[in-house]
Formats: sequence, structure tokens, C-alpha cells
Amino acid sequence: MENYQMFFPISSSPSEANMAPNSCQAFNSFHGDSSNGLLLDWKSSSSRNAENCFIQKPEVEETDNQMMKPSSVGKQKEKKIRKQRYAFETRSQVDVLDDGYHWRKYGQKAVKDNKFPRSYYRCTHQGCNVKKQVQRLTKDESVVVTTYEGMHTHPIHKPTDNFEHILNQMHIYKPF
DNA sequence: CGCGTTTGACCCGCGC
DNA sequence: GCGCGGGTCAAACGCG
Repeated sequence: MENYQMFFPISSSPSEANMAPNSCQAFNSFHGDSSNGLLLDWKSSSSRNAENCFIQKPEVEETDNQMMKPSSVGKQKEKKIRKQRYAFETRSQVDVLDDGYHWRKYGQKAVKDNKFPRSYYRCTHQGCNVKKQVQRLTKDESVVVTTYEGMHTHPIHKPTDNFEHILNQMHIYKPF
């Protein structure tokens, strides 16, 4: 059960082939956007049961760094811009993949089409407001969708092994 | 006692 | 305008 073979369906799909550069971009941003591609920095994790990992949608939305405070500042209508968000599916028995960073859960919501709740996590590192949400699919409960938002402004928290595997695999999509 | 999770309330955007 | 769905807050609680 602990085989970490991963394959990326996107590589065989012509229409999505152009996703590849984006996904790399995505991971660069994880590390605080050094354009040197420090994917190897992202070594981490004890996602012991991860089998497959698919980049789902490196959607690039811009977002305001924070949502506006409820009733505080009043009507400061900043354009609501979304941060970059990257989602990928992981076949895993555990909901939260340990990617080496330290996350604190701050919410959980039931989502419409899923019978499983979505969990919201925030990076506990001071000044680093990276968020991620984890959600298990209804149609295939062995698949966990993890969505990252923002980029870490600090080095990885703890060393791990499995995710390094994953990252190494993703390396092949680097445009250069 | 400090830190993380749980959980209900609240807010906001959007579609009807 | 209203209801719904998604996202966040924060108090209470649990655990090491």
C-alpha cells in the first residue's frame, strides 16, 4: 500500500499540455518565488500513503492579501483579487498531506457536492499567510484534493521524504 | 499552560 | 432583495 508511483495524466493530454509550465510556476511560488526553481527545497512530508498525484488546476487568480474585515474599515472597496491557487489530487488515505510546513486548522465546511467536509488550514509561521484547503472527493474517497494559496516566505519546517519524491517527479515539467 | 482543533456564527459574493 | 454556498473568525474545548 505504500507505493508512491505517480503519473500525470496531463502529460498525455494535448489540450492540457500547456499546463506544465504553469505547474512549475506554481511550485516555484510555493517557495517564495525564487525563479531558480528550488523544487528541491520543497522536500518534505510524510504523506505516507500518497500514491498518485495530479496537478489539477494551477489557477492563477489574484486576490487581496486579506479579506476585508467585516465591519471595520468600512467601505474600502479594494478590487478583490485572488491569490494564486494551486490544486492537486493525491491518492491518499490521510486527509492532510504533511508537506513539511506547520499548519493550523482554522475552519471546516461542508461543501455542496461532496459528502466530505472541506478543511481550511493556515501556515503557522509568523508573517506567512499561506493557506491550504483539503477536501476528499465523494466519487472517489481515496482521492484527496489539496489546494494551496499563496507562497511561503520561509524555509520548510521539517524534513521529510515522500514529498521529495513527488517533487522530483514534477521536475520533469520544468520548462527549462 | 500553551497550542491546535472543533464548531457555530458571521460575512460576502453571486445567481435567481 | 433573498437565499445559497463558500470562506473566516473566535470562543470553547481537548490534549500533551
